Amino acid sequence: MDMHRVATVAYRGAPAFELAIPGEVFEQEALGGRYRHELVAGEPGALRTSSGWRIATDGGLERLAAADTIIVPGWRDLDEAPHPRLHDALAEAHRRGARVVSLCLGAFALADAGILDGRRATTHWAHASELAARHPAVEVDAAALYIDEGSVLTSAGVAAGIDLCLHLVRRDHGQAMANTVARRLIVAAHRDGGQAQYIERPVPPLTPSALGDTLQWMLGNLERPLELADLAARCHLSIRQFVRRFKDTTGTTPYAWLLEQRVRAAQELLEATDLPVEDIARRCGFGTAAVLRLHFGRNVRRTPTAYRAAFQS
DNA sequence: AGCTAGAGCCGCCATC
DNA sequence: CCGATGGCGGCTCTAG
Repeated sequence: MDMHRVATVAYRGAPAFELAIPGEVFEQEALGGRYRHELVAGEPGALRTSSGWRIATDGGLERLAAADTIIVPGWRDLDEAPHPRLHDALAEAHRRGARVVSLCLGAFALADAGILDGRRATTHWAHASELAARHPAVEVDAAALYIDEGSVLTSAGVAAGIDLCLHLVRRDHGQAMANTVARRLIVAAHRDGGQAQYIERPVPPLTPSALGDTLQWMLGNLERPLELADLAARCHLSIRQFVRRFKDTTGTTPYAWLLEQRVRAAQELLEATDLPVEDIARRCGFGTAAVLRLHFGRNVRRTPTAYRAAFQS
C-alpha cells in the first residue's frame, strides 16, 4: 500500500495534548512507515502551545496541498475565527478530495470552512450546542465519540482524538493493525458507546458492576442468541431498568451495541482466517450470511469479501 | 421486494 | 417532594 501523508495543523495556543496525538499514532513503529506525519504551521509567526511549549513545524500551509489526511486539533478560542489562509486551505483540501479530520474544538475550524455543512459531526460535549447554533447546516451529535462521514471526520473532546486516529488506522489497514498500535499505546483499541459515559459519570465506579460483568460475558458469547430478558435476569434487573443502565454506561442500546460487537468480531475473523462467510456469520451470532452482510455493510460500508481482500495478511 | 410474527425500545405514569 | 423503579402500550425494527 502507498505511503500516506498526514499533516497536522499547528497554531498559536494549540493544546499540546491534542497536537501530539496524530504523531503518536501515525508514527508508531508497528505501522512500518505506512504513514508520514508532519506538523504544518496554520498561521505565520512564532507558535507556542497553550502550555507554552515552542512548536517547530515542517513548513507552512502550502504543504497541505500534498497531504492525504489533514488533522485540525482543538482551536484556542471560539470567539476568534481561524486565519483566512487556513480557512481557504481547508476548503481547498476538501475540494480536491483530501481527508479532513478534526479533534475536539477543531470542528469549529472545519465548520467555518463550510466542510461540515449537510454532514453529521461532533465536538467536545461542552461546546456541542454552540457548534449547532453557529452552523445550522451541520447535524451535531453530542453523544458520539467520533463520527466518520467518509472524507470528513470529527471527534469529541480531547482523548477521543486517540479513538479517531485509531479508527483511521483501522479503516486504512484493518482491525489487526489498529489493535497492534493500540497495544503499543496502552489504550483501548475501541471504546464502546459515546461521550455519554463521560458526561454522566465523570469518575467510573471502582467496584466491579453486575452490568460490566454482563457486558464482558456478552463479548465472550457473541455466537449465542442474547436476549434482553436473559441479560436483564443475569444482572438481577428488570428489562426496563437494564436498558436504562445499559444506555447510561455505554451510550447506546443493547441491541445496537451487540450488532456492533458482532460486526467487529466478524472483521477479525475475516482478517485472520479463511473461514467461509457463512461460518463466520454463525460464529459471530448472525443467523445467516445475509444478515451479516446487511449489518457489516451498514457498519463498515464494505462487503465482507471486499474487506477480507483488503486486509487479510 | 414485500410480508409478518415477534423482539427491542422508549414515553408515560403509578408506585416505592 | 425528589429520584429511582418497573409495568404498560404502542411504535419501530429485525429475521426469516
